Amino acid sequence: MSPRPKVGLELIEILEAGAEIADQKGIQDVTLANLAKKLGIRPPSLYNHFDGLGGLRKELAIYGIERLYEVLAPAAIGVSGDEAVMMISKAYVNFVRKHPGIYEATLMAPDMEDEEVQIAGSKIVELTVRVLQAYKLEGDTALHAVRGLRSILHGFSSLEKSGGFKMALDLDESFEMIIQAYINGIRYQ
Amino acid sequence: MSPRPKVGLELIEILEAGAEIADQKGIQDVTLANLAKKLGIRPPSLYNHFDGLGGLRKELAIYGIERLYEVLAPAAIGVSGDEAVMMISKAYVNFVRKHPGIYEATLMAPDMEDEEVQIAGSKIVELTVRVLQAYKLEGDTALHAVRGLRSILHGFSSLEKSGGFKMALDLDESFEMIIQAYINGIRYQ
DNA sequence: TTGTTAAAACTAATACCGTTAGTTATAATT
DNA sequence: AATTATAACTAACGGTATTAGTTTTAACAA
Repeated sequence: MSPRPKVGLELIEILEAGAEIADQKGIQDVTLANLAKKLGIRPPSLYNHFDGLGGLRKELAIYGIERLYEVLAPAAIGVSGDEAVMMISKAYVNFVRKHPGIYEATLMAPDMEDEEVQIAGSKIVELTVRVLQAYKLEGDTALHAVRGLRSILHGFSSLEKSGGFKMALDLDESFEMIIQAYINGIRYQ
Repeated sequence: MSPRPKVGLELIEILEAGAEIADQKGIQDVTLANLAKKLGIRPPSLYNHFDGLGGLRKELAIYGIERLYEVLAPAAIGVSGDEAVMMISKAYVNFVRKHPGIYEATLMAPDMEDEEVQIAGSKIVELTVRVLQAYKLEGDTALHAVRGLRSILHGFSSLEKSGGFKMALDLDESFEMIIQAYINGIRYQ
């Protein structure tokens, strides 16, 4: 009633292999064929672990969101206010710089409304809400502010990743200035 | 020395057909097979107009950036300062809401460093620079500020499009508050 | 008017992908 | 030692982009 396979792959190993392909060669190279080759099995065998390519994308999205959360959470420890916002913001862009493929996978779930995906994402939202509580925003303002920070972080990261910022201008300087401007704007909302 | 084909498709017609597929069924349905079917020709015939799927993506990206610029440019006419920033910002998100597929195509060029793609995008950057000149930002600050506004616009739009904002909270209210906060933050930079 | 030429269509074939169906081997439990 | 559930496998199908080679079309030149 509790069997064992020839190879006995665990889902986490598969996701780590997929994440490695994504970071090294880009998310478009995360195919069932490439993944199976890396794992030393045949493509159809992967269907024992998830429901096809769509299923893989969903699992990989959750995996990526959790990895991102693990980086963000410690960044906000022991600091508060502007400093806390700046710390998690820098942690966010550094994660995308280090793991562009995993971050891309984060946004490639077939259905972002999926409950498991939402649950993983809500942890990041809640973390951001806590960090922004220092500004004592009233009512829905705090939630709007969270959306704003997420927009900046995601927008900056993905534009940087895809080469959207062409000009010879220091990216870290841009980022710090942008975050600081947004913080200042929120405080006097 | 100047021939004519049976059908005589022009590149612009092909791109419009591709844009229609992208907006109606999603960018993943913009395949050479679907595009050829819609145009009433065979897939290999498309190679007479662009260099394969990669070439189509590049052309479609430029097409999309130009359509976006055409919407942004008039939005900033006759207004200045905060109002101008708010106008082009709203024009941006409304474009993405109306043409999600075309906007997605904007970011799917195989090489964002490509000169033609860069030229198309630089027009939007220059437009934004002009709008932000009202704030008399000194030195590189203006360029950093442009990056910030682009980050917000792109981040908000793509998160909204992909269902990243789950909570039952008015999206337009969020957007206006975010832009206003950023503007305020920039002014007192 | 006729012949040439270049563009843009076509057919045929290949390789790769995801997917399904059905089968086999493994290893823990009974 | 027999059972059983898991996870591997092979084989086959349909869809995809792509290449090679061919044919049709229509403008230009003679």
